[in-house]
Amino acid sequence: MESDRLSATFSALADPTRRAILARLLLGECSVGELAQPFEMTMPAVSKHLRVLERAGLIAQRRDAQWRRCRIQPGPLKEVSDWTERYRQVWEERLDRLDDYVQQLNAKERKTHGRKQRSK
Amino acid sequence: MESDRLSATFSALADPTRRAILARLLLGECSVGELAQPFEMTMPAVSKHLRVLERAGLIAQRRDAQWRRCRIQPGPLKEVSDWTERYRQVWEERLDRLDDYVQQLNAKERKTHGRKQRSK
DNA sequence: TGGTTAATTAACCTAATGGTTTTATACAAT
DNA sequence: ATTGTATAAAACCATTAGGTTAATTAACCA
Repeated sequence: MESDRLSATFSALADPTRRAILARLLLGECSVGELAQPFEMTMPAVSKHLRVLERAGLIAQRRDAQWRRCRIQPGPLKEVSDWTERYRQVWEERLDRLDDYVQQLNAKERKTHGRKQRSK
Repeated sequence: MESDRLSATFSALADPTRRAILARLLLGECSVGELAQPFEMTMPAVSKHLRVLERAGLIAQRRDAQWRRCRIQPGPLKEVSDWTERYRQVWEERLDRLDDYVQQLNAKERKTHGRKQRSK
């Protein structure tokens, strides 16, 4: 099992069913039965998915009469966002470099026009 | 195996070794041996982690003489960022509601001062 | 008190993950 | 040509993940 929280979070998010559950919970609190309804799997399977989300801190449950209402929890989502932010430079920088590369190509084209190009 | 790309990405990120590798690659391109050096595991294990990152599109490898240089790739990181953004409201809204709650408590405190409080 | 509804837990199965050791490949250096 | 170095692939193993069915718990209803 995942030792650290961020691993548990990413692991929980690495399943389309669980991401769909989170998307549903974005619309508001919801019972387990309502959450299960769109899926072609048994209740225990959904229940297990909820346990995974809960253990990662992505959702919380409360009892309401015979139902368990689930709601989304902010903490781990924020942590994912923060982690990802540290890589923002990767995709922004990359686009810059693509610009540079295009400009280099253009410059080279002007200088070496008609000369043999270094292959690959 | 993960059907969709986002699942493959989250799954690849759900391991501290692989996240450490990405963090290292943030500093620049790097050979497999250099990547492996900080870890207490065999080269084939690291090689497998690289395969997981590569299949998710998070890194790319190129041959350079006897080495394989790895570099980080922007696409999937951007996708994670975009996915996460749709949940930003969750943690911002939540903080707002915490504000509301605190204000409610204060209001109540003024009104019911000296009365019996609901336990817990 | 007994039955129904909502959900979880237990027990089980199969496939995937993360590691190992051993074998193979590709290039460099001599 | 041979040896060394960098890395991957194959075969294997233990654990985890995601599903199932069957049994259990908890609350409401009558």
